[in-house]
Amino acid sequence: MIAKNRPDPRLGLDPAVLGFSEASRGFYRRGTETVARSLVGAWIARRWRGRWYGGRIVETEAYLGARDRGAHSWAGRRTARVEPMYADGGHLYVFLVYGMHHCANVVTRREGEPEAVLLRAAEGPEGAPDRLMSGPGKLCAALGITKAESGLDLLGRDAVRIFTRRGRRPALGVSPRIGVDYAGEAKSWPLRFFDADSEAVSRP
DNA sequence: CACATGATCGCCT
DNA sequence: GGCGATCATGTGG
Repeated sequence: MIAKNRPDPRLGLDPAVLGFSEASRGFYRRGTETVARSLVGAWIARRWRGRWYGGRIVETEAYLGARDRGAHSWAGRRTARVEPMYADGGHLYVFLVYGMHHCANVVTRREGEPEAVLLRAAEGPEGAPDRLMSGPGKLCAALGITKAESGLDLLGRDAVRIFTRRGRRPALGVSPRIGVDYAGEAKSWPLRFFDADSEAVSRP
């Protein structure tokens, strides 16, 4: 039996090889929409048993805290599950949906400002299946990210990190968010961002 | 291709 | 007690 938090071996690659370097605290403390845009093209990496696994992020969604009916922190909701959203920018918030899939978020802004960016899709290194991470649940499954990783500091010595790279930025597509039909006005807010040229973007 | 459905359970009401 | 920041599979046109 394969451990649930074991990354897919086909995603093994050290991001330094590709010229990526670790994002700073300041990167995450910016406005949530800005961070969501900047994360398209960044590298999400998982350290497991001394090796790196990861992929290039191709789709994100911004969740704007208390004023956003689509966010778990809507109207200031603050429960044990959502608590990591209230941490300083650069922490990880992971939750379980539909009783079986995990979703990973990058917390933005400052401590006490519960906003975050959902990582919806990524493409793996050369040789990995095209659509292995083409959705938030699949991304977590492939990297072995579960609730056990919720609350981790992306800048600490913890096992999940994000790397960025200078240079050409992907052409961005923008749309309303997926799966928030219940969110009233916020349902139509254009807060989903994706690499317009990637095959690994989710298709609902 | 466009729906429709079942799986499965923690979280919030 | 209801339902969700999802996914894979099945049906029918």
